[in-house]
Amino acid sequence: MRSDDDPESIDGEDGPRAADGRVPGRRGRATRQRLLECASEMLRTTSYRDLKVVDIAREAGTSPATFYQYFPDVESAVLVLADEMVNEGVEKFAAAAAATSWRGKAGYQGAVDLAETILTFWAEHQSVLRVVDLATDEGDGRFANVRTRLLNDLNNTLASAARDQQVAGKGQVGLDPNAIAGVLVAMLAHVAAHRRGFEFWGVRAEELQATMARIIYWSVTGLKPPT
Amino acid sequence: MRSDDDPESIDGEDGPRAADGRVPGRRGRATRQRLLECASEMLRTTSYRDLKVVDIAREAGTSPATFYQYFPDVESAVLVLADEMVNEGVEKFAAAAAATSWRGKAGYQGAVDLAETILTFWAEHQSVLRVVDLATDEGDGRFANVRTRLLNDLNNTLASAARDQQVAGKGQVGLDPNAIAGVLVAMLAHVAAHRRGFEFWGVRAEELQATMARIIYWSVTGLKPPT
DNA sequence: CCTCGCTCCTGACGGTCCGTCAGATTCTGT
DNA sequence: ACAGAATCTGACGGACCGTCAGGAGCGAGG
Repeated sequence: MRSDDDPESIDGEDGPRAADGRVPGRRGRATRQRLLECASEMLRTTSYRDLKVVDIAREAGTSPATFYQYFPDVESAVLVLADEMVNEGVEKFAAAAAATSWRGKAGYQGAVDLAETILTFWAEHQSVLRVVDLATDEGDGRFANVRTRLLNDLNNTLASAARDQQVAGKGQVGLDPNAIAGVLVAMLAHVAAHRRGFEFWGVRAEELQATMARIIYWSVTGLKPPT
Repeated sequence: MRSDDDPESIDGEDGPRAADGRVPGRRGRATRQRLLECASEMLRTTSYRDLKVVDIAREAGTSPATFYQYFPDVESAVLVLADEMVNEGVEKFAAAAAATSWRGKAGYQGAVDLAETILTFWAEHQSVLRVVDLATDEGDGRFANVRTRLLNDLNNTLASAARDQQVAGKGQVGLDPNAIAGVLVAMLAHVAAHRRGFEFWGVRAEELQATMARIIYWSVTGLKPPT
């Protein structure tokens, strides 16, 4: 289900390895990290399609060949960035979603906080997340896995909340809790990703947040949010 | 192999022009169309990042130089595909969204139909839509414009429905109708785009559709959907 | 201090794709 | 058949890819 939580082993399976199979030392890891940071930086200003190995290497003050010592291609480097992002996200989402009782004003406030957490996180990692979304849609299992890991806990938390409410006779009767959670998470993710687009319709972030909070609260509890 | 049927004007805006500024004749337009079809076809099986001019040209049985006679780059060709998709989508969405009274069972059924229309449309044009989403996120105004045109009518229809309900004292009091519509559209779009991902949580398309229909109905009317 | 051995980096190369010509080829009208 | 326009393509310089063999940095032990 999950891999080791060793912060050093970023490459998921066998730890960080260079192209020739050896385990990098201090200097090597520093170079690798520098490449990752430059890649992340360039992804913010360059379109994914135009993100070239040469540019990343030049930006990091090294040669293209060095890049290939640590990553088989650009995609893989982005995958590592995505992986780091996930670790951060899982933690934040857990804190935001688990602390909600779903009762009365406090429950509604929890929904508001959750919406805000997601909006903020997406804004911070927008550039990586859009690549994750694209690659996932294109059928890349590695990125799909990243996406799943990021949203799984949040999804489960919302699903069991919805299920609890159903058992108590309060929630959305006749709907699959997993479907409810999935749709809510999708809503949060997509609104967060396209927040800029909403400005075209003159919609502000606060209004988005309030709207989503209401929908979340109602979808989970079946109750009109307290005003 | 070749489709010689003479379609009406292909480019909606300023007419289809070749690289040197002249207006293509029959043969030219046929070639252009063939390139578009091959590009569309390849986008279904190749990742956007690896979609090369050479491959499209070879697939279309012509040379790379010919491609550049009709499109400045791959991106522009995809933009034309996106444009064609929009024309189809606007029509379908208008039909699905405008025919709803939002009253009683028929109103709820309208929400169900809307969800189904979106899910189907996204499934059909998935490969183009994910590029539109990416390019939009990356700040490409041309693609953002495409996205806006696709969703604008749908958005306005939902927004005015929400506003009408508010005026009648029924809807979501205190929320911006545009925000409601935008969030609902975002939900539809993202769930449609990631329908496959939901299978991970064992959620079926029908359940998604029902869940979204309920959320739409409640968000617009403020009423619990009739069972 | 030198040298050995390991780690890390890079110049250089064959290959693919880009984007652009000038010129060859195919159509169209007469 | 022939001129002239429309359309296509071979070929080229340049950019980027991905991979070597070998050079440069660095620590330990003599």
